[in-house]
Amino acid sequence: MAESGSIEITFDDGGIVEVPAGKTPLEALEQAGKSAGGAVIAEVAGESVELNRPLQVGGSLRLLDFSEPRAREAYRHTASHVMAQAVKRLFPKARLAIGPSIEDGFYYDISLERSLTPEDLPLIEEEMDRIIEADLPVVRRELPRADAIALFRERGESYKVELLEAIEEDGVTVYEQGEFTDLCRGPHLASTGRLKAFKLLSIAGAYWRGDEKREMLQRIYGTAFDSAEDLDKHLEMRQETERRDHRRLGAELELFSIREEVGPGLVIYHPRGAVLRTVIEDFLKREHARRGYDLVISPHIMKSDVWRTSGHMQMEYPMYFFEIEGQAYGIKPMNCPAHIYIYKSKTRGHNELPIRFFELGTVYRHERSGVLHGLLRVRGFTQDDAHIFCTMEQAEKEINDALTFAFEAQRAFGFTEFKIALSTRPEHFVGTEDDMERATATLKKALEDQGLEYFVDEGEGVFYGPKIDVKLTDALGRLWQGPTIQFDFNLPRRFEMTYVGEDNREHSPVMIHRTVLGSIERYIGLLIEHYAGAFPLWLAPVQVEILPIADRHVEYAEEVAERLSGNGLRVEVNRERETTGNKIRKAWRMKVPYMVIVGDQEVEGGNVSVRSLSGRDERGVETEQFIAELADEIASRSSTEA
RNA sequence: GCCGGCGUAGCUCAACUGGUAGAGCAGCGCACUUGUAAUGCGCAGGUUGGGGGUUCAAGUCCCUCCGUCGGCUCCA
Repeated sequence: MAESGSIEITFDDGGIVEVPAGKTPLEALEQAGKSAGGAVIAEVAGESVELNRPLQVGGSLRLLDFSEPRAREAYRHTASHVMAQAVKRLFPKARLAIGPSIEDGFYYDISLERSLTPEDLPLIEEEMDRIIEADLPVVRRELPRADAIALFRERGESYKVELLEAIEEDGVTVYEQGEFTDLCRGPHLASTGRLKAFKLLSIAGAYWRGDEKREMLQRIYGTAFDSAEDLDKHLEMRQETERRDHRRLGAELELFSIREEVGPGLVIYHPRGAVLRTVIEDFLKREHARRGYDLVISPHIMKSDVWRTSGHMQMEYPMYFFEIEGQAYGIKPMNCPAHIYIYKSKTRGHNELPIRFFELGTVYRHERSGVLHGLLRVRGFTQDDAHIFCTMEQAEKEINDALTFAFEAQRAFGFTEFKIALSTRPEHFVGTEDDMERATATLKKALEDQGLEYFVDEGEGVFYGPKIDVKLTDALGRLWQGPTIQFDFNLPRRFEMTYVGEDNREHSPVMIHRTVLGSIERYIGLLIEHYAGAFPLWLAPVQVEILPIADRHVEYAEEVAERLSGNGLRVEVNRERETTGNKIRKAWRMKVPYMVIVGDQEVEGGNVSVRSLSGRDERGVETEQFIAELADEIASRSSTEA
């Protein structure tokens, strides 16, 4: 036991040191003859603290370096303070709002008299360099809330005052570095000089507290790393993301276009994109049929009464409405009502359940102009939409099967890493609490039966029912919205759906919405970025391009092409009078998986020379052999069984 | 919808502080008949996103609308 007035610090290696209370982790380390190394912050008795914070209580001390998420946050949070300080120096009238660290970086929301432009960023960076150069100590100070309010009010920092007024505790902390003071919980780096590498990335608008009714602030995004190499690596990664951008590749690979003349958010599929989409849709139709879904088709427009019944009009869903011969119509934003009308086309008995309707349904939604983004956010898109109508008792098996289906399909497209969220009943909901709880329990049980890891998003379900959301991880480690499975206790009621039970009485069926890919448009965008445009063979719009060496080889090239396409392969012959090198280059740029080169040797030998995107380069391959190999490759990637 | 950037030929980009639009690639034509990531020469292609204004003169300055990009917000 330490004597009063001193505290005991235990290190990772078991070493113990006793220091007077009020000493800092750095001082304790020094006394123990240890170095802080690359530590960003420390953890003492379970609490994250800066290396220069005077300690009042002892405990085990652990150093956290940049590889630890908490340390990374602190590091970037300090970077955000340095940026704010620089902005305040350049624009003394600037008022600061909030400036947290985020995944991969940080930002600060600031209110300024004039708008920042990209040219301002280097100036701010220079000022930040000066602050880092000066190596200002970052000092933590505790003070009563009222004093903090007075302090920030005096400095005209009205946003900080507003934040403080919302804080319940009496005591708050501020961090100071040089002339700069910010309200902050910390922890931080011990001094500004410890920032090694940072970069300001962009400027954007952001509403104060994310509320569009409040004022618009200017947000500066940046990132920081503890070495220049890591920063460079991160910036390269951003460039790689840009290279993979589906909007760019979509145009280069001639997959689709979105044109001002046609309308924002409306996708035009070019031949190659249409092939890709057809392959995906055929796959979906086959898989749904195999799993007991009935394919249905519904019109793109339906009378407004339908949307009144469904509730979409009342909740002011962003739809398109118009009139035909005095009748109000709306373009469908969802496929559910049509499926419900199919259900209601005759009296349903319990022996018929479960009923599963599947549709590749194209829907239109009036998205606000600012949110449109390539294929990922559009105004017209096609969902692989299905609705399952069953009894509560059957729901468990249905959910299980739907989950299995979703994961098998995702694996077929090359995704193997998932993050699953179970969203539970929100505060306001329709239906009975009992139904809601049973549905949630059913979802939970299905996830657990399948041994799937998931996290619970408490209260994040939709008002009409709980749901499972699956997020996919792509080749760059980014997360994308994937399959969803949701209960719906709202629509069966609104549309007065029933079935006749064993007891010969009418009951209300359970309705489950579920998608496997979500939106086909978005999914194609995801596939493009995931594969950087180099699709697996089964998805590639053109699978083989045949390159004759000279004109006299075209005839043979076409014979080969015919044999390949006769075996179901998608083939093109390049008849241009170009050098072979240039033909290869063009095929390469279009990311065609296989190039087949034919010249005198091949004509004579009756074979082909094969070159592939994946690096294969082989001459004199027997055509039959080649066809068989491609057939195997296609089968292996498209199979959901294996 | 809101804040800010951007909009020049099919694509990528030039054109000093306002002085009357230019290149590469792609396309077309001619020559070349080619063996593994760009053959050569030539031609054509733009009401500088639309509209309005300032000016002797506007791609360049101002207003407005549209689109687009980065965000906010929202969602498939």
